[in-house]
Amino acid sequence: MATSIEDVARRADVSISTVSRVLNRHNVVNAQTRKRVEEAIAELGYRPNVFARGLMLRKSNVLGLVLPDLHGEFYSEIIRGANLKARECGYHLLISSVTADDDGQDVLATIGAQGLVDGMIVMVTEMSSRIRTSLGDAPVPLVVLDGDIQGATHDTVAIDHRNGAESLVRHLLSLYPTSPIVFLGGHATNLDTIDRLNAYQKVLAEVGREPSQKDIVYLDYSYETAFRYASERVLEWSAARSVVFAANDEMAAAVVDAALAATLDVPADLPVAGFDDTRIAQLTRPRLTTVRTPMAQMGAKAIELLCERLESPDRPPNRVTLPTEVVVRESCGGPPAPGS
Amino acid sequence: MATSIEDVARRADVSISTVSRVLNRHNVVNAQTRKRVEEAIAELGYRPNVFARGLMLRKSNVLGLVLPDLHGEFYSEIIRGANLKARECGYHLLISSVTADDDGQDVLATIGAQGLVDGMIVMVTEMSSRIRTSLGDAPVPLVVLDGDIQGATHDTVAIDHRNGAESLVRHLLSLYPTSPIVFLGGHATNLDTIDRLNAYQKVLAEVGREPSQKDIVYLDYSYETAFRYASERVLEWSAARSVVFAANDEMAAAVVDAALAATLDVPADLPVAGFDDTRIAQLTRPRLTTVRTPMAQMGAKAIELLCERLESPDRPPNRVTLPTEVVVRESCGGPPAPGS
DNA sequence: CCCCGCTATGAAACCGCTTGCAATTGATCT
DNA sequence: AGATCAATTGCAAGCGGTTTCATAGCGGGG
Repeated sequence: MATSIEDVARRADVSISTVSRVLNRHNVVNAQTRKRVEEAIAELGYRPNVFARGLMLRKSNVLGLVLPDLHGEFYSEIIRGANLKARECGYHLLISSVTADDDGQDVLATIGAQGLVDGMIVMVTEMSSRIRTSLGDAPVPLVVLDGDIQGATHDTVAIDHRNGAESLVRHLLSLYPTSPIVFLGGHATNLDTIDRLNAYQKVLAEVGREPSQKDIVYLDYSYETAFRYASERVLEWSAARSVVFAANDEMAAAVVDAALAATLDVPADLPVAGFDDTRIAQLTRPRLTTVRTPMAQMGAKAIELLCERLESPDRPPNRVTLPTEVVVRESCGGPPAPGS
Repeated sequence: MATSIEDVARRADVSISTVSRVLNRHNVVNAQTRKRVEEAIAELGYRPNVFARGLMLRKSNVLGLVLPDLHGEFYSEIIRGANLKARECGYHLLISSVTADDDGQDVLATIGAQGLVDGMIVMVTEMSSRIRTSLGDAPVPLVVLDGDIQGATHDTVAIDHRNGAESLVRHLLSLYPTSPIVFLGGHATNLDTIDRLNAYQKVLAEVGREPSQKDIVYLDYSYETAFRYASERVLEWSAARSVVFAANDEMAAAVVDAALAATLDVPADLPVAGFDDTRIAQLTRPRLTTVRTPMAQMGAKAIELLCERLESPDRPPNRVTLPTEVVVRESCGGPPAPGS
């Protein structure tokens, strides 16, 4: 059995109340007494029991981070950014992914583990997700990450995909004004995909073009699926002088590989653009023109908002939008890569 | 204030003892009563308070995962594997990285958060790490991941780097029997680097060769550092008909890029091999010959051991070693890539 | 008819800590 | 000198559960 506050009290010859006061920086404790207590604590290597403390204080110093998946660099960077900031704020991070089957169910269970976390960050990427509905009655402060939930009563960290996507499409149009642009998305219900698709359609509309249905393809964000699909299309795309705009870097890399496998040149025969600017974008040859998403910053900012809310629970819901930025490399032609 | 067991008791018109019994599946509760209680629970959306429960049961259902870093796919995959298995076993995952400065200090703090976690997985990759010493008196069951701590009293998940590295070096020697082999490691104190270096030296010794000191280089596992370093050496290496064995894929990719930038051909002018078989290995051109490390499996296995120990605390310490495997692709020449 | 044993339930102790309130003490004020 | 006050410290009441032990009800055997 670990040492308890009582052991410390006995050793320092005071009551447990006094020990508790020393612990909680109530500076109402006499200097000498405090010293005795602190010595006792040190000698015993005492550490207060989290549960007992949490029971009174209703605080665990743990924040929950719920992601739709843990696969790939995208989420990994979010975690990294979140972890760093959480540490900075004195919190630990409980991480969980919500798979398709447990879905909302489980978020509530995680949350519902009453008091386990002081607050949560939930990343919502599926429109249909049951989470979205169950979010309303979360028993703890919530920050929604990258999920555009209207009428939200909670804090939100949004990413300006829209803007990034629009800029990218404009960039593509400026280089290839008449080319068809093939859009490769994730699932049709994926919010990011929807955003990017909207941006794509909007920009085309601006120049009076209407994308043909067959140029809008929903895949699943994975390299493998994209590679299989692209392998069957690259020749056709190339023949039509198309440009490919993939909704993430993995799929873009797959298209590049498929093109190369078909002995096409990228970008000469088939320009390709990605999204996110993960490490992948710099490792493929040619390197990917893409849109930089501030992944680590997303995690950090979400934690920051959460911590702020924990400190002042009554302030109005906050919404921050992080900027994105087009990164031009070689996979699309255009200006020779600027150092990057 | 959330609903408590007392609310449920009142609503079901029973005592809290009975509610508690229903909750804990003591099947000593009368069927009718149980039904009433369950209805009350459902109607109130009651969930037992984690702290109160933990206080009595001394159990949080949270496991800690402490990694040296959260950067890159390597750790990301470990987390993914661990998370999946943890869920399967009914646990949540608390993730933390130990940075150089807080080091052991903090592991104890995390652990020391008395009772916050029921057990921990600690990945130790630095010889000098203070963690290693503070590990002995962990107050909770511990699984050491990939750290070869001798005389260990805890469970261990080891990776057979040694074997993988030896096979890889033999493979290189079979292709380039007389070439100098340049070893690019992480920090000199990094345990994995040490293992791989030992394997490298052992195999060379077997064929009666002694690596020259200048062919053993310690960097820091990062792409950037490796790229800078390699950029200055590739011509020299190529001239000496050297082969590069990098201790991870990132550095191998950097060497490939540096070589390409110097208009060398890989593998013709400079064969390069990596380690880990992260996604990177498949995305570079040429793709990397490397050693597959079962990253997700490492995380999963560690959780598995931990859960088993939590169930039977007295069983003798267990040690499992996960196998690695050489993956031959194009960055080193050799047999034409087999499908992969 | 009484006692026994079994089942179902409630009362209360306890887990370790925080905190409001009362008590003690020595000093200051009138 | 008596009262007031500030500074310390201890007492004890929870926080919300689990669990031991006692109690109540009830059918059956002697």
